[in-house]
Amino acid sequence: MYRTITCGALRIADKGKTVTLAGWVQTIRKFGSITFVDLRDRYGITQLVFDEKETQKLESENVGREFVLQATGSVRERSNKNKNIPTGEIEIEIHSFKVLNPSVTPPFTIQDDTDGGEDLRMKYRYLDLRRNVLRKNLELRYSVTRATRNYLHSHNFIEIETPYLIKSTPEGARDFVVPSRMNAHEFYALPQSPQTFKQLLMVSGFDRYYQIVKCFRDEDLRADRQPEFTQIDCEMSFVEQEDILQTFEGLIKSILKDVKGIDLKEPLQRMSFADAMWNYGNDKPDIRFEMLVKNLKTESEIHLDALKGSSFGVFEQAETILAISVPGAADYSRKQTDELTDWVRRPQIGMAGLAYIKYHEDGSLKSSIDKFFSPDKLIQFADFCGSKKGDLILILAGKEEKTRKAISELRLFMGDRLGLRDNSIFKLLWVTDFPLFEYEEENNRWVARHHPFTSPKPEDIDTMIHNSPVITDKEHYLKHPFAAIKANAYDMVMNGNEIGGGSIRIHQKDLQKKMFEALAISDEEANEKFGFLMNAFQYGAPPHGGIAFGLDRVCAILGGSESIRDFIAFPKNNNGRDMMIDAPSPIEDKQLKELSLALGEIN
RNA sequence: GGAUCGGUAGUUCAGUUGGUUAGAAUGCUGCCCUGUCACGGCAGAGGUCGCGAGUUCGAGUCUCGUCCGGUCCGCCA
Repeated sequence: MYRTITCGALRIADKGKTVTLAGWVQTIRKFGSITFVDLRDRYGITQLVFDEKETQKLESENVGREFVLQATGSVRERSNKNKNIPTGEIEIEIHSFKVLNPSVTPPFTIQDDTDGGEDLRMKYRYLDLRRNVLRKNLELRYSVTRATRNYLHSHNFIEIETPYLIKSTPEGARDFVVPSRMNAHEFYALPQSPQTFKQLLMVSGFDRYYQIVKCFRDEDLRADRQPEFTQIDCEMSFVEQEDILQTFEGLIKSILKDVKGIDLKEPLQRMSFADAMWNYGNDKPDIRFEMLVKNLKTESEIHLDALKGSSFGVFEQAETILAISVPGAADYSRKQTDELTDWVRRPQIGMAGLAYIKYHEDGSLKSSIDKFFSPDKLIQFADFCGSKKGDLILILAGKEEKTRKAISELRLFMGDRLGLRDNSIFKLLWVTDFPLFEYEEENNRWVARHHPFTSPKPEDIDTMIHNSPVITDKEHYLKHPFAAIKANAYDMVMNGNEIGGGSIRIHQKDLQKKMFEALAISDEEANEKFGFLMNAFQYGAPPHGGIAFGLDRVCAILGGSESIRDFIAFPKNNNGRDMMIDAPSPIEDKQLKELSLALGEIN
């Protein structure tokens, strides 16, 4: 036994007890012949007091920060109490101690407000994890997975593992690939998700499956994206969309209750994809604040009469004109509106400009488009946008997709600026009725918006069966009947982040075949890639559907952070590198030879 | 594939119009200190200014290239 109690446990009631602690030296404060040492472990910090004799021993052993000590002494009340820490009323009068292991000076301070930069902390991740902040993040992650398992277990779900070495599939993200030594010139792929396996488990009759599982995607990264990430992956049989929404609404509520103590009584709001795009310009709307997008003109159709017959070329020629009304921002200075203009002009947003109307408190209007619109027209703008006196109306015009994306970004940006995106508030909703297909310009074809196993809405099945997927008029692909087909798919959105998504699957062989056809996947290819699933569907596949949640992101949002890296014990950087172990790395020629591989030129 | 910001002491950063010995804070080392908890005081060590080339009498500073890191777009559900 190295210790009788941890560093976070002792209180004034323990006065007089003899205890042995073990932990890391957080700080040393020396006063001549008396020394204070803060000893740290996972549970907290306890102050040790070394008298003259023990202080000499500390010095002779060169004890410094991050040394591992075992110390025995008696608990006594402090004369100067520290109200900031739970153990602040007591200290340990040291009788004896032992250095269990020395430490070199760490490259950054192991404190809440560390002096270490991002990359240094990544390289020494095991030291960074000693800090409270990251420790608490991992504890939060554990409480999320525990709440998940509790809930799903109590709802009759069974956790089943699926393989990591599987087969490469053409659709969706790039696969990570693993060469097979025993099957030379052949490769496994790491799963992008256990999608097909969970469907097979449904065929097998495990009608409620889940798995907290690593998924792998070889695509470029972001702060909120890792090459390997964790999903809470679920699938159910004999269910319709409504059953799934109910069940997993329950899951997220249960997580919020267990982890944050937040009791959401109301059912989650539901919003169609079309409404989300119309009102927020986004399929994952942040509903913590209003500031809805106003559609002044869409697809060259004018919705605001005041726009008719204007001499303003930009608005006349624009396919789409969208606006938001920013509450209380009418007093923005020229400099501030110029800043906003620069912001929308950045290449990432890419708008040509920004028009604004200041609706002053006194009812007067001042705008950047005064030349083209009389005051009575401007007031029509304000009315249309639902603006109140004191609002600043921001207007973007251009091509539909770009403009909608830009207004959405601008809305979020203004929400941030106005402090309307409080990360201690959690607003959830379901987004439903997604299009089944998305147009891919590059190959002039349809791709599955969700994945190829997603079922169309029953009323759209006929459209899918009786129309050719071929797109003859590229310019007006939206007019193609396939563009209107809705999917039995749903996303759960929290604070403007998609935290989960899923669908009712196709369980009929014929419909699945039709789907592959629509996606221009040949019979041969479908058979080669998904033959096992098609085969399985011949043997009585139950109607089924499911959902997967992004665990890392759920944790980050609950933890009030932008970055999922803070909630992963050993994350990778922007280039997919593990800075600590320095992976990926070259392998030896011998290994290559065993795998029958030769290295080619680097692209 | 593209845009953009950064790389100077162990660490976080400053460094003026290109100018002579590159600074601060913190950390580290030594000495002093019996009530600190961001302890305090004194002293000290610590630099290939990412790397390479160029312009110049002279480059941390300007130019080009390159490597590394951050953020974003494309990509990704």
